[in-house]
Amino acid sequence: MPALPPSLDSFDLAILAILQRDNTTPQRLIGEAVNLSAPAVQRRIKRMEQTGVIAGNVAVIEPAAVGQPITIFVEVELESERAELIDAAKRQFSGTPEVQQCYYVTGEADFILIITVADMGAYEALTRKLFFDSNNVRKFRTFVAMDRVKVGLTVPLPG
Amino acid sequence: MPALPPSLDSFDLAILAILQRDNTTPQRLIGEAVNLSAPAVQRRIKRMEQTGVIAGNVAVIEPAAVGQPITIFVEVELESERAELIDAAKRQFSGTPEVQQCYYVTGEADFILIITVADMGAYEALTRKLFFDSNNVRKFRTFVAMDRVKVGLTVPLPG
DNA sequence: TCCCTAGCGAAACAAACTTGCATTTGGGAG
DNA sequence: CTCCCAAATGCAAGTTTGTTTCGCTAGGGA
Repeated sequence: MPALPPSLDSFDLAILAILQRDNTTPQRLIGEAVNLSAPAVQRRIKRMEQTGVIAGNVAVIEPAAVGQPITIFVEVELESERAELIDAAKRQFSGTPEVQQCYYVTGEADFILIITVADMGAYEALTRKLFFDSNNVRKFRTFVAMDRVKVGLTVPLPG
Repeated sequence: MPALPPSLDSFDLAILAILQRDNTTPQRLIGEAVNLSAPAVQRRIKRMEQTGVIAGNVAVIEPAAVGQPITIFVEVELESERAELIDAAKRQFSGTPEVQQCYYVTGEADFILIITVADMGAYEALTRKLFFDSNNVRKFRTFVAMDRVKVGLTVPLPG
């Protein structure tokens, strides 16, 4: 639960820039980089975590190293866009582990999915489960990633 | 530089499952969860970082909290697919901070981009810079995200 | 059988995080 | 203009966590 409109100053932004690159950086080093004491840095981080500016702290795993070398994009178009069916789709996609990311979009498609699988057989099985067994998917277009050129959740920061 | 073929056992996978959800979890707690001592956990984490299984440790920032509330997908189709021009495109996309993710794909498009911007004006300016000023973009299709249903870099783990 | 490597746990150690407290700073209200 | 309050800081403990050391225990070859 984000608390309130958090207003970030240049210290906060500088701290975020460091943390979204490497959140194991000691507060002491962050402090030196932004000209603040370690406790001050720590209090700001804590506040940003509580207000939801920092949504999480995670290790990034190389998919290929854990047997999921294939990344696939799917544009999904639904038959019906009734709110109830949209929500059902959101829930199903969210609950599927292979669906790494899911966005509800405007334009010629309704959803865009980023999927991680071990091989094309696994993808084929997944399409059956997600799209053919659903009675609400009109069509879907598949793009297989040949190169994950740039991957991350890094956000451009002002300043 | 990934060292060598790292073979992960069930301990490693259990540790990864925890870290990709919250990498601030103390090693002591991880140890309790997987039935290992804290030093053993720490050695395994270190090894996976050195071999590239763990690609990074990052804080996830809420884009809306830092003035980048709009997420946009772009399918980019190039005029020419000469290797040299592909590489040039990869470099330009990678070097653009607003391009959060960039994938080189098969199918009806050559690239898929995920872009983060403050408003549609910023997106319009970015399209000019990335697509119109480039002489190698045949066309591009834009999808604006209305809902970031599921966002992350979480990978499904075997076991 | 012997040795050798890899991995473990317990404990000692070092580093980082966290908290309490006094101080400073920047605004309003009187 | 002065006073007072709220917010944020730095410093210095105190606590937790991370890291290293060490001796031990398998598990494989030679």
